[in-house]
Amino acid sequence: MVKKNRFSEPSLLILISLAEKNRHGYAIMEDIEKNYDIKLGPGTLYGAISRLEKEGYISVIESEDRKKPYKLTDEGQIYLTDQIKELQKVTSIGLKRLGLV
Amino acid sequence: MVKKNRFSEPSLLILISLAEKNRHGYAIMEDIEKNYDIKLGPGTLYGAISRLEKEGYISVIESEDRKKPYKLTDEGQIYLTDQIKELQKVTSIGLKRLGLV
DNA sequence: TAACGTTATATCGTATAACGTAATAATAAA
DNA sequence: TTTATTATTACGTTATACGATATAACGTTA
Repeated sequence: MVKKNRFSEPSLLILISLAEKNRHGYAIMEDIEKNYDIKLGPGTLYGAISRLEKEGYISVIESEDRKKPYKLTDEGQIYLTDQIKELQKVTSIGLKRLGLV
Repeated sequence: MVKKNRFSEPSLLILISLAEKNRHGYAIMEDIEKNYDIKLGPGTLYGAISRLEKEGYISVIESEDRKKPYKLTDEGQIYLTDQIKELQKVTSIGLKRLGLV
């Protein structure tokens, strides 16, 4: 397996993508690639999506065609907010300790 | 498995701990617990430590007693800085999309 | 318009590394 | 002598990486 040397936590990136607006899987993938230059393979992407759905953080919206758009649930929004705050605490302490602030 | 609802990326937290000063495993654990209220089990902690050592991001310092203090290598410092910057990008976009900025 | 290639969209399977949990051990301290 | 400190090891579970497959839709060109 190839070790990825950059940060990548697919589920977090997916939630952030859906925080902007409702999107189907493929559109989420494009959004993430465009914003962070991180390319999620289909297995990684849809695997993370289905776990997030199972946990109730995102849910499917009905649609006519074969696209399956998702939206962030209220629970997902709360969860994401917590995650990001925690992460900001971590990075803030990190920067201090690195002497970059 | 118990799903942890908080962010936890042991290796990142360990690197940040060592960015402040050299520490042995147990002291790293205490530092992390004190700062983020995240308690790493020994398997998680020492597993992550040995991976970080193998990748050259941290290294052991000689010591007389049974403690094994580690220090952040130059490579580890660069790596950590990158990670944190990437994470800050992610959280910053996340906050914007959540409407929290 | 028919044929063809390409992009869009999703599912599934497998391998492995990270993580969680716990058992064990040994020394130091209270 | 009981508790805290410090580390190692093993095992099970899960997330992720990677890739194969499938089909629909679209665009281009013969």
